[in-house]
Amino acid sequence: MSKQASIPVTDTNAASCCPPLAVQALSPADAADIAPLFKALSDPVRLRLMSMIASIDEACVCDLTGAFDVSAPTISHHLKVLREAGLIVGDRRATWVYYRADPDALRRLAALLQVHPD
Amino acid sequence: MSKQASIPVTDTNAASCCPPLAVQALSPADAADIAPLFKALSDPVRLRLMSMIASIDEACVCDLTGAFDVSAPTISHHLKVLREAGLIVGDRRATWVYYRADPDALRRLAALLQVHPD
DNA sequence: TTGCTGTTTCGATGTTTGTCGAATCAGCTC
DNA sequence: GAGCTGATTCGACAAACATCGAAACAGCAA
Repeated sequence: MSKQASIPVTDTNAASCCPPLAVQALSPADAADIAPLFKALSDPVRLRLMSMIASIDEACVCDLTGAFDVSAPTISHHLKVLREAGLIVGDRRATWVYYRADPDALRRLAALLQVHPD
Repeated sequence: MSKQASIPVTDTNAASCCPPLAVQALSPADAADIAPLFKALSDPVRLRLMSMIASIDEACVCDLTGAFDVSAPTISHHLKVLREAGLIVGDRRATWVYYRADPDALRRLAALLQVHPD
């Protein structure tokens, strides 16, 4: 707890890492770290879940489930994928679970895809 | 005023469509259109291919193949996925094929993920 | 034409993934 | 406690996917 001033180092964490794709090629390791984030957004149900959560402060699973044609376990599975990718965080309050987007995770991905306006 | 003066141009096209995720939730149809773009970037090999192509004007397949531990047919397959997603375009010149990134496709994706700086 | 090289397509294969119903867990209210 | 509702985990299964080697294609050069 004393040494705080020094380097943030490791940063094994995904996608805070790199200059935009269009600026510098990714290392194999960075690509392996970041790909799961895109994979999390690569399913239509998950992508829409992500947008529903990100576009409001907080989304109750109870509201999300009804918006899709898939079962509640499936929604729960997709939320878990988004959660494990670090794109959303969940919070149980009483009977209900609320999800919230991590704006920084989205921002990092957006930055990665940025292209100078040319 | 539902009728715009002129045609809003079908825009069946992917991802030129929507406000950022964090602004408005995607429709099921839009999510289905856009998810394939993220899926194209969801494999580590493809993501790195994309970055190698986007970070230089033009990339020769002959140079790309050697940078990975997978076979030439596999690289070709991944390039096809990126191409069919509209992220890159290929151009055969003599014996060699060169790929080039579509900056607009990247920009649209980046815009979709954008979050206002808090 | 016959070769040679770079690239793509074809088939096959083992793995991953999206989905479900059933079971389980979490937390409320009788 | 018992019972109820919301959410997750478990186990199973079909579909999709990444990968390979072999074959085919494209285009040059003897």
